[in-house]
Amino acid sequence: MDPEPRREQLLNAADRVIQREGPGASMNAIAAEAGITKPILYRHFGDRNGLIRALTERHTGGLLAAVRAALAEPLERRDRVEHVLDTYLAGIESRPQVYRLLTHPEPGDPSGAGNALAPALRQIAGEITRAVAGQVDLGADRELLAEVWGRAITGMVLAAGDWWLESRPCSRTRMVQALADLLWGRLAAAADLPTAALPAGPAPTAEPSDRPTG
Amino acid sequence: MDPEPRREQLLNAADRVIQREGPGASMNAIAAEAGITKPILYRHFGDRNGLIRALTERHTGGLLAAVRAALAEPLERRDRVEHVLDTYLAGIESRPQVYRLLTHPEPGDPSGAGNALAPALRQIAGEITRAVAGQVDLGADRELLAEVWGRAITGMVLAAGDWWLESRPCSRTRMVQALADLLWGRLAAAADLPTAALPAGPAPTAEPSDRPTG
DNA sequence: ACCAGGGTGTTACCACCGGTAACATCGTGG
DNA sequence: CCACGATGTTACCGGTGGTAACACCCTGGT
Repeated sequence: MDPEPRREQLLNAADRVIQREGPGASMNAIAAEAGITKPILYRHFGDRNGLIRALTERHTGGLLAAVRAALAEPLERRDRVEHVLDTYLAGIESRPQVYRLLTHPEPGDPSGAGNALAPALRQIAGEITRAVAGQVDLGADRELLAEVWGRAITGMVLAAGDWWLESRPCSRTRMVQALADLLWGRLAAAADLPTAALPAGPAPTAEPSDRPTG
Repeated sequence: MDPEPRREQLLNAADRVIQREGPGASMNAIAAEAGITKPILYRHFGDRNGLIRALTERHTGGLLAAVRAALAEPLERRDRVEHVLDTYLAGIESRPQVYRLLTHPEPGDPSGAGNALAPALRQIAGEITRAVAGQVDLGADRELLAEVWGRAITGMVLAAGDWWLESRPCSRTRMVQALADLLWGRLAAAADLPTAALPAGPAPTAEPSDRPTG
């Protein structure tokens, strides 16, 4: 039946040790966790990139499928967008460790696992592009806009979701609303602040000197 | 006068060899390019991360300053947003090699240079957050929205700009318009496509089966 | 009964990398 | 004249990804 049960077992071991030691875990460590030695790993996965790739595909597969399904849901547009956003955030929220090690290569990392999820991101961007181009009337620029927006929305959700997962500033629902609001032009529609006279202070590095203006 | 002219010279050498061999260039190679040997590099930069960091700061400094200045420009909101977008895209367009090696760690990379520009991104996100919170009236959710949007817009422009730089699908001006349109809610405002009856085909991997529905 | 073959496992090794210690050299200034 | 700091070197260490060569066991065909 199962053509490669050992492979799954090895991936499980790799998963464990990487979650414990970070993405920079050595092949030796992974092999040891699996109770074996290096050459077997290389027989199964070719090289380190192959292992990381297999691991990443296993982890991103579910999320990708979920997002794809959410994109096809027959809802009103705003509801569908919120549904997709919520699906993505719920996906990364359910396995924060996995997500973190996939996105943040960690200092002292010998081989970048960060770009390992680049294919998954490209796929999500492609899904969004296809959905937009197939469902929204954008005039002559249809194809270009859909492609740009596919990448843009993917990157936007990636960055915002990343920050949200790390600092947890609000509930998932509020986060979904904030992102959907941005996409819905709330930044453009909002009024100017009355106290717009302040001359944009220098603010050298990252010290947030936010005073509530009295 | 110049307290460290040699350091600049070493950075130039590192720049050259990294542009030639990719971000995975070894310290030996960099030292050789500079006509010296490893220990001197370590005396100047501490360790490899220090070198990469110095290099990254040198490269991102100008772009960061330009974006900051663009954000403070006294323009109408849409114009200001377009100005910031154009500034960023012009920045990465002017040095595509540098940008590429900073963002794409390249396969076979021993040390991730990709996250080296993470600080710069955080700074840009902070600038946007501060600008939004200080200039736009967003009601009670002001602070949260500004923070979310700062990250979201940064990630959006990063991803879209990255793709634009690689595939050059259109002029910079059109790209700016496409992104500003997205931020201005054009996705939300556009009408549904009349042929919305097709049941969202599976499209397994990345094969774009875009038929013009002729 | 025998042996061919494939999966699983091992030890021992290589080239190379980041990083460090110890030593040599040169120019300058008290 | 010598102390000193910057600049430079060779030689080395531990560890990493990756490979070669060899050993074991279990199945199955003849």
